Amino acid sequence: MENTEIAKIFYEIGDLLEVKGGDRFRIRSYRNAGLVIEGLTESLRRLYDEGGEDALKGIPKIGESIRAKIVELITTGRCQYLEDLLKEFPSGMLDVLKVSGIGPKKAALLYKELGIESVEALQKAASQHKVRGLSGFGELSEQKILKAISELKAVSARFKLSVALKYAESITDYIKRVEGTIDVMPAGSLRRWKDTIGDVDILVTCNDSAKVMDRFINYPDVKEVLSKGETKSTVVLKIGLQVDIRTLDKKSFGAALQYFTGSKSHNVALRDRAKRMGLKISEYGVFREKGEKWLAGTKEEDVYGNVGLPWIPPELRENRGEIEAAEEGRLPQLLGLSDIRGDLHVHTKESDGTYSLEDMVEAAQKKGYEYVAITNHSKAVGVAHGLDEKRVLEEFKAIDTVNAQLRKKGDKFRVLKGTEVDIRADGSLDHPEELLSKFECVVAAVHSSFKMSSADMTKRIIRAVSSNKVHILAHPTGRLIGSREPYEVDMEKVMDEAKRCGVSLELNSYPERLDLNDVHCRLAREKGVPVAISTDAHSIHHYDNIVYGIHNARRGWLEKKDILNARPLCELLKFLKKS
DNA sequence: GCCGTTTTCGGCCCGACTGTTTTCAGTCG
Repeated sequence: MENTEIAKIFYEIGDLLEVKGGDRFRIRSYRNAGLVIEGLTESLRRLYDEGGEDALKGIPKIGESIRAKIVELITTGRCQYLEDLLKEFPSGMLDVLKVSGIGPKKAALLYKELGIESVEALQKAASQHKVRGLSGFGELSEQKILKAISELKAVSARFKLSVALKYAESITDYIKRVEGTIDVMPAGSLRRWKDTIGDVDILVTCNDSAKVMDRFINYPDVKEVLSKGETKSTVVLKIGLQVDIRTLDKKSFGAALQYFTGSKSHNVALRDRAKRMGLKISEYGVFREKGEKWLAGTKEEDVYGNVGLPWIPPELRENRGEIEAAEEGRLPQLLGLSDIRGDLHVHTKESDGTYSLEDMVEAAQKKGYEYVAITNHSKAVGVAHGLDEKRVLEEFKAIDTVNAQLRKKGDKFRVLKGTEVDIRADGSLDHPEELLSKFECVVAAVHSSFKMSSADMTKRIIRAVSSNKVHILAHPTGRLIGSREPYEVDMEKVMDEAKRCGVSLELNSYPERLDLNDVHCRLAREKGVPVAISTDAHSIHHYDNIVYGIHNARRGWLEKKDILNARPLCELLKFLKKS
């Protein structure tokens, strides 16, 4: 049982306790525990295996009771407390709660009065007009319930960051055209550069809020208006993405930006801190709790400043220790775009890219890079027209020619001979050893047989990592956001082996991949494994995806020193030199 | 259920919008 699953159990306990009508702070405790567990970089199971229950002590929001439940879950795979709750309320209730507009109170009432214990039962009751008789429900409620159920699946999907970003930019431009608009800015998980986005939050400072609201709900891609108020409105776009807009006074812009950037967990911790200092933070500003005296709120820096903290970059705001780090003056000096000196995972049309070697080199130079590694697929990846030995040697000649031309022009830019060699199911590499030694940059990756047990996959990857031929392990978990789950693999073991063998782990910048994810990046940092932020470019335009990689790395607290391709060429070459 | 610059007891983040009410509870973020 892994962290995500354990966190889910605690969320379920929270939900069921809420339906039952338990103490709301106890409910919050279970949810807080879920939030904390989701954000941990280390596996609870592993901590417990290595150090027993004592190793679980000191994790914030995990006290005696919840710790005991974690141990129970790890050792037995079950949680008696949850099972007891499920005897009182069937598990279908958890689905009923997912219906928009139905919260714990209404779910409990529906169960008590009508015996509704599943979404299907709710749908039936609503269409037979049995719901409108209950107190607090009317005719309109029934219609809303039916609509919410029909949209349950579409709305629950999260969107890729790159998709949400495009809509956010478009809506921002659209709103800016309202006369008297001072500032329009997306906040929320988008501003934190989370890899997937649930909804888009846009903040506006303006002279005429009504005009902004009117224009907003008339944005061409709006499918439905969920709510429209004086300062806040919510719509759903045709693609299913929810967008919230909020108008504010200039005076509150910083406080609102802080508040709506989140995360929820970060904000709870920040407000908790404010409370302890006798202050109150809301989206309108920082106030002295007694007397409601406004202290700050125009600038985000001042919100943090008033609770004794330096400004915290949005990417770090997940309540994963950033507030403590800020307080102690040890926030990381996060990596920036200008720190990147080259790209170490690039394809040309020799395999499955769409541009020539010369085009890809020229485009890399235009990015201001010092080097690029050409890493076409090996022959096992047939669909990608992978290279056999003969074609590899031809490519070497072509690269030599390009490098010679560069030198002739006095250009210090360097093209490295690389490969993205396939890691076969047994962990062997898809090029002969002798050939592998001739590459300057060997990137290895899994492209098939994804459905292995964690033990087998871990063994397979570790064999490749410890082969003494590999420099970089590419897209280490193989996930494709929204379409393919990561394969089962013990990343901690892989990282320990990578550290031992001097192998770097890739952060693949493709918006569909972002693999390593943020938590894994953080783990790599803690273990001292260098990360290569690559684009896996198959076209000259893909180099621009580096921004996704950089922000994802920032979410993992990575600094310039942690990044392989932030090193100048001479130092990179030292790293790539293997015996 | 968790936690401590207000505390081992008594607190625990804050506000907008909606629908069903007739002044507000419930939901959501």
